[in-house]
Amino acid sequence: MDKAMDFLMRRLSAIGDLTEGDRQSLLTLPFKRRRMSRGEEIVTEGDEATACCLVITGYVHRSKVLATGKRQIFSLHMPGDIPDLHGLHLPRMDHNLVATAPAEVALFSHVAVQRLLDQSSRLTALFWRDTLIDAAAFRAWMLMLGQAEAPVRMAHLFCELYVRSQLVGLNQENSFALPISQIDLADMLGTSTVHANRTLQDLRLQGLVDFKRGRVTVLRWRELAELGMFDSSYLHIVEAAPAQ
Amino acid sequence: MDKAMDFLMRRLSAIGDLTEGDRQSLLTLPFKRRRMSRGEEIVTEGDEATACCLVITGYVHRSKVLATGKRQIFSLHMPGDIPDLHGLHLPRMDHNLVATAPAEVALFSHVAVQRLLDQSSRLTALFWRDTLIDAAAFRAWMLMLGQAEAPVRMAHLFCELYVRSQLVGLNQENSFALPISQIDLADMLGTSTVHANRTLQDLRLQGLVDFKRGRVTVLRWRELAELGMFDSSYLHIVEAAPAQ
DNA sequence: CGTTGTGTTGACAAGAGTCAATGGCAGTGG
DNA sequence: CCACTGCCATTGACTCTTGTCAACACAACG
Repeated sequence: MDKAMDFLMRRLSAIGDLTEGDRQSLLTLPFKRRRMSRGEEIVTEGDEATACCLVITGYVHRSKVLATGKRQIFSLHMPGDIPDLHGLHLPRMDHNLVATAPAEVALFSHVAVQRLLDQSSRLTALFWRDTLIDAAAFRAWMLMLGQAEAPVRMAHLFCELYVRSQLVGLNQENSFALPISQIDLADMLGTSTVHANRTLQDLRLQGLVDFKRGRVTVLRWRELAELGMFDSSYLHIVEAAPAQ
Repeated sequence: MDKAMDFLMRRLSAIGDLTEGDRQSLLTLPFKRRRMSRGEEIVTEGDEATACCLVITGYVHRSKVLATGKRQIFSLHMPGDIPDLHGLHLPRMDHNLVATAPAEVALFSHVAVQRLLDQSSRLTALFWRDTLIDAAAFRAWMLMLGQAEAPVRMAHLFCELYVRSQLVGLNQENSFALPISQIDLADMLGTSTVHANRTLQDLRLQGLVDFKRGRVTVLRWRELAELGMFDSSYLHIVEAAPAQ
């Protein structure tokens, strides 16, 4: 559980000021641990959420499925993220929360969180801010979905994940774990799997980045970021910007 | 100013409980009125926002422009909306806020709003909820951008605007004002203007909806909603669902 | 009454989806 | 240890949606 809280603290202090007092209050929050297998749904569209979920290990994503069966993945969440914090004030889930890879999560009851926030307007502001950054990432991604072609979108996605993963200290050298299938990748990019595969090969061929056996290796950060038109400011990180 | 507040109250009570006390507190908020001409920027990407903006009349949108010059419009805002409430905890703007059509807005200083919210956890929750619904609309739209073809997206967009416009009482019969160009429309849909034009003609030909001279007329709601795979639940409206 | 932005059209090119087949790899069970 | 199974990655061929370019029509406006 210390690991869980460690990631959370790291993320929260990356996006705002976190006092020692705040840390202490957060540590008093009771939670339940839960282990998820790949593809397992944490919350489903239409559910009434009563707890929110902190990712401890693994990956979790949010998605929605169209009547045609087509699925869009909105966001991918890594340790330290609370992907469904919005459930606090939007208890009826309008999308699914799914374990993309085997994952471990901590569940905090809304009641307990709300009690904590009621006592600290600082923490309220910080948590609110977290949900706002979430929305900012959506905007950045909408821009990509609407206006950029597949290779640009893929480059942008890898850049974002690289930066966020580095933020919580999960990068190794110039690579990070991304234990997802190309099918998942395609559903993030909004392309068919075939096209995602070809786009990936294209990026490989250009020597910008590779993605194999659940690991992304960034070979040329600068060019990748340029191709992906990546500007990390939408992540609203307060710390020094990560570089390579 | 009563008109401004009237729209705001109507919207807030549509998405949550608004007590008489809350209404009274909101009415104490000081604000500045500002008249915007079409295309005028209220806030620009990179700006430090110190006030938030309530739409009184007209239309306002949020957008971001890619290095290639391509623009994506994320959302369109009508009277009663506060499109940049997120600025309260995310003061560095990561996108533009622009008057789509001649508009009148009320500007509330963040300081005053924050002071009000500090005194009422009810209002804090409601405003937070408002920003969360904003994000929910982004998700719904990402699903469209990523997974649906142009006619579906267009139908969906018209459905959303119809419902929201009805919510604040701006509909006339089966139509509502949408004083925007097909260029703007295309930039919302993430298509070229040419394609948007053809898609529109397609919907016209099918007799589902028309959009001419700044006005959308819904001819067959049921079929339009079906084509657009529209399900209003992402708007998180508490009132009875609008129908036709 | 021309200027300007917008809507509309046709012809063509390019990006992306679909279908179908193949190959690889890991896990399972005999 | 090996066949079997199932999921995933990869490829080719083909179709379809969408973008681009360019021209023209139209309406609002000074």
